[in-house]
Amino acid sequence: MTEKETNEIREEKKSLNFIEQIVEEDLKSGKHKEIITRFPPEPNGYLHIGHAKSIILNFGLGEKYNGKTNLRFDDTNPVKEDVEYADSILEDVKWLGYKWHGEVRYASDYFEQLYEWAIKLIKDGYAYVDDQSGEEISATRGTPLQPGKESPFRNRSVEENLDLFERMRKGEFKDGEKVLRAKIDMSSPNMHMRDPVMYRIKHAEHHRTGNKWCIYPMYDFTHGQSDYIEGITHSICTLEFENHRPLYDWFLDRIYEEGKTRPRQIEFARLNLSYTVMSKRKLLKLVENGYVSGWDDPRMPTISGLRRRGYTPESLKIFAEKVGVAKRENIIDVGLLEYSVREHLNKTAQRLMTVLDPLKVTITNYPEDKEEMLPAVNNPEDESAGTREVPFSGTLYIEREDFREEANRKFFRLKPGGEVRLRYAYFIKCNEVIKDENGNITELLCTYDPLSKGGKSPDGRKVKGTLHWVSAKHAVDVDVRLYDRLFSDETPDGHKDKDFTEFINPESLSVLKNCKSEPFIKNAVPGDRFQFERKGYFCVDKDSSKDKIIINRTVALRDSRSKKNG
RNA sequence: UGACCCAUGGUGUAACGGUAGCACUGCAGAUUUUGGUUCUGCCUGUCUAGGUUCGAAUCCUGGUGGGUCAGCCA
Repeated sequence: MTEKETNEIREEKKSLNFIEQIVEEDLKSGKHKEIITRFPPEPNGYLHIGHAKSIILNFGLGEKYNGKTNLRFDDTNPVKEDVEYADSILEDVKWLGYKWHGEVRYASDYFEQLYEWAIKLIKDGYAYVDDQSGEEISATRGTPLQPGKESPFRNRSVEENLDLFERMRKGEFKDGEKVLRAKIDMSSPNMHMRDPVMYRIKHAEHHRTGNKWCIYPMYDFTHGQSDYIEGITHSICTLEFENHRPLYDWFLDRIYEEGKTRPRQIEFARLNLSYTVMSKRKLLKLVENGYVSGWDDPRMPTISGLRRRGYTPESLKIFAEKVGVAKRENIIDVGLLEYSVREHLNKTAQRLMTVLDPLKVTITNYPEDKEEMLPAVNNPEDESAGTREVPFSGTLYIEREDFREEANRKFFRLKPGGEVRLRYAYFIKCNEVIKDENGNITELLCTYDPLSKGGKSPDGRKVKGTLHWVSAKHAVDVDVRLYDRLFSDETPDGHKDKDFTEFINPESLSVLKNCKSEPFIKNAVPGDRFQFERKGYFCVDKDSSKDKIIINRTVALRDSRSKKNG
C-alpha cells in the first residue's frame, strides 16, 4: 500500500462519537473483554425515528465492537402496557435488520430477583415502607429549592418493614395505601435521591405475569439491576435520565458483588426533527383524534410510518450516521432525512415512467395501430439491473406541467413549435394545441422524428428537454398519494400559547386518481419501491387491491428548477 | 434562589493544548437521454469576560444563554 493510499484511508476514517470513545477505552484498558448493550423500550407505544437512532446506536455498537445487544422490555407498569405495542416494537427492530442476543428479555422476568434485593435493602436499613398517601409524599418531597421532610414512617424497625412489605406482596393493602421507599436523603439537592419510591401497589393484570404480582417496581429500582443481571456493560439512555444516574449507581452500590460486570449509564441527546412532533403522548393524540390514519400513517415519524412511506432500513442508518451522537440539544432538519432516503434509493430503486397528471398527446405522423417496444434502463446507477421494454404508440400521456403555451427561455420542456425528447423513445414537436369550450387544454397534436428512435439525436441537434411518457393504450391506472410535512411549523410543539395541532398542514396529503404508469407496475406488490423518473421515489401501499394499485410518494426528487424560475 | 448537563457556520457534527475540518442546506458552474445522479468552486462558525500557557474551540474562574429534575410514568 502506498503512502498516499494509507493517508486516504486515514482521512476517510470517521471520527468516533463520545460513546464509541468510551467503549474503545474500556476495551483497550481491559475493563471489559466484550461489550453488551441493550435497547430497553417500554411497550406502551409505537417506536419513532428517535428510537431508531437509539436502536442503531445500541445495536451498531454491538456489531462494530463484536459485542452483543439485548432487547429488553421495561414492562414495570402494567396499566400502560400492551402486547400490541410489544409486537410492533419487535417488528420494527427486526425490520431495521437487527438480531438481538438470545431471547427477548423482560424486566418482568426479574421481578422475583428484584423483590429479593428489595428485602436485602430493607434488612440493610436502606428501605422502608411508607404509609403516607401519594399526596403526602408529594407534598413532603420539597421543591428543587427547598429540602423535603422525612416521613414519620421512615424509622420503622427492619422487622416491621419486612412484615409490611411481605403483606404488600400478598395483597393485603389497596392501591396507594403503602409504598416501599429507599432511605437516602430528603434534603438532597437531587430530587431523585429524596427517598424515591421503589415499589407501588397496583392490583392490575400484567401483560406477561398476569395476576401474580400486585406490587410493581419503579423504573429506577428496575433498570440498573436489570442491566446488572444481563451483564450490560454500557447502558445508554437519553439526557433526561442524567439526574437519575446517582440513583442508578446508589442501588447498584448496594447489591453489587465483586467480580461481576458493573453497568455504566451513559446519556446522549435524543433526536428532534423539524416539522414534526416526537413524544408518544402527542403521536397518540394525532392517532386518537384522527389527524392521521394510524400509527403507521406515512406522515408519522414512527418507524412503521416511515416504512410505509417507503423509507429503507439502510436509509435510516445513513441518517443516524449523519446525525451523530452527542450531548447537545438538537433539532435536525427533516431535509437531512429526505436526503438520506434519496441517497439510498437513487442507488437501488427500479426506474419507471409514471405520469401523475396526464395530458393526451397524439403523434399525427405515427402509423395508426402501430406499436413498438423500446428498451429502457432500469437503473442508471446499477448496470446489473438491466433493461426493460416499454410500449410506445401514437397516443401517449405526458405530464400536464411539462407543456406550456407561453414559456420563457428557461422553460425547456414542451411548447408550441418546440421540440423535446420522449425518454428512450423519439423527439416530438408540438404543432397544435386543442382546447375545450372552457379553454382548458385537452390534447396536443405532435409529430415525431422516426430517425430519433431511442431518443438519440439523428443529426446531432440539441434537444434540451427530456420528458417521461406513457402509451395511452398500455397505461395502467394507479392512485398516487402525495405526502407533505404534517406540520407547517418547524417546531410545532415549541409554542407556549398554541397547541401543536394548530400547526397541522391541511395539505399534508393529496390523492391523485388515475395516474398513468407503464405496464411494469402491474407486477408490483405492497412495499415495492420505485423511482418514477423526474418525479420522485414511490412505494406501493398495503391498501392496494387487485384492481387498483395505490402508491405513496416517499420523497420528491431534488428539484433545482423550482428554486430558480424555469 | 438548588443540583446536574450543554454551548463550534443556517442545521448537525469533528478537531483530545499546535493551521477550525466534514456533512446537509444555500449560491455559482461543468457533465447529463431524469431540471435526478456525479463533479468543481464559493458563502457562513468557536456565547462572553478574565486567567493559565510560547500557543486555548480545547484547561481554570466568573458571567450569559439553553436543557433536565418536585409521577406511586419510563
